[in-house]
Amino acid sequence: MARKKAYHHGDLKNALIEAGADILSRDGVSGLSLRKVAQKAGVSHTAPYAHFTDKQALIAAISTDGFRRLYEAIAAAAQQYAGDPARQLIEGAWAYVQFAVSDTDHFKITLSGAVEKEKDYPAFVAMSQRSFALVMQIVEACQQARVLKPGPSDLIAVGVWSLIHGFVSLIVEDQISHTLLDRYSLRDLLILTLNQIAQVDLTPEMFPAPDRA
Amino acid sequence: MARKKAYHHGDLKNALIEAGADILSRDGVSGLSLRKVAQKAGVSHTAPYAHFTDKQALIAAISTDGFRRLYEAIAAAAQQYAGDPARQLIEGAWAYVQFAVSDTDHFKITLSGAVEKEKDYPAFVAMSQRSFALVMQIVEACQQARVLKPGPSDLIAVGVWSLIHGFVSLIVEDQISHTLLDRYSLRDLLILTLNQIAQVDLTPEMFPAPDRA
DNA sequence: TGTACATCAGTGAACGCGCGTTCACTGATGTAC
DNA sequence: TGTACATCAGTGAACGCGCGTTCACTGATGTAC
Repeated sequence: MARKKAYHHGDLKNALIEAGADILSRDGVSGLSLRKVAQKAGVSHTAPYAHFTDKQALIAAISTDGFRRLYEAIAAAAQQYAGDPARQLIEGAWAYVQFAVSDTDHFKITLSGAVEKEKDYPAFVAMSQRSFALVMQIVEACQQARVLKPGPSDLIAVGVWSLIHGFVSLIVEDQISHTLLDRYSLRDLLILTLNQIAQVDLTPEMFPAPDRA
Repeated sequence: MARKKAYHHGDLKNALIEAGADILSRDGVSGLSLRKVAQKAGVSHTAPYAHFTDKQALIAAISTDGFRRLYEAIAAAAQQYAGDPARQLIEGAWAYVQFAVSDTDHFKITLSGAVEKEKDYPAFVAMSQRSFALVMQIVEACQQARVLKPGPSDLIAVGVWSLIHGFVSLIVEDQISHTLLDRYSLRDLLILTLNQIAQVDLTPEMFPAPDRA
């Protein structure tokens, strides 16, 4: 809406990135092709070359956009629960889960190495670092609140991110035992998993705080 | 060696699975094709159809083999350190890391959903469950030794596996900050990460116990 | 304001390629008598 | 032991397809005077 119409199409570059996300949700990672993305955006299949040097560059842009969405979802959760580090941890992780579950193939292309030479795509690397910095920020708040162990916050952040990323990946790959998924809701299972790395009991957070009369 | 030569080729089915692993290590997941696998095994590109109904079935077999290798590496570690649950945890996790780092694309195809309809490949599902059962076994031993928190062992196992799987995935995708990788060896970083979920200090394990004089 | 020109986003034909899959076949092995 | 037949693993030509990329082009927009 806010974007000014440019030459012919308007902002084709971003339209292609959005079309890429659409294709991913419809046809998956293996169904993502330059030609389909162009068609989805309503241009000829060679038009993307005016904005991306090759397919890899388009994939890198789509992946960077995936990281941006993930970052923004976590940041929104962190902002909403500012001052409550335990809740920031839970809701940030929950945002991660939701992104992966609802945009599975966008999540996969972003975090499963479709970008082959990361170094060539500084915007992608920047988004990745920005996300890790956000995780570290939440982790530091949790450490101060004694929700997480003391220690170098980047090290603790690697543990926290590994736990969440592993959980989400296993969910997405359908590797979590169904007897567990029958027993717990996905959200409760996430909280019970986070609880294993926490220094305090997080399980009360499984239930929304009741209104005080 | 032990396998009896069959009709023409001999055990082509397994030869194709091994050839698949070779192709993965050379050309990666995106470079894996039926035709290359057949060529690598020294047969015409239609020969695989005598053993696999289609490409998906071959990929499922290669993935199942990947799970088998992973299982066996962890099982070997568990057996070597029988009676020392903390060490079983560390060395089992280390075996996981080593498999992923040395056979990256075999690891990826196995655990990053190349098998689209798992249900259609019961051998794959069986290997997956067998691996999870092994993790649970180690987790239970750790719980009895108070190395891990008490609680339902399948739930704790999900946490442990998530932590390890996430760590390994992030390493493989080059998402772990290089300042951390400069500070610690991969093995020490793994142990420091496991340490966050453990109820005892695992860090002494980072250094081989010195001989007592 | 009007004309001439430069820019450059987007077009469409064409390319060569590797792919998965089919099909009629070949030829080595195993089995029946 | 020898012949006739059945089995079936592996062959090779052929198919149609979607792909990434190139290239000469068109035509709308922006700029100079």
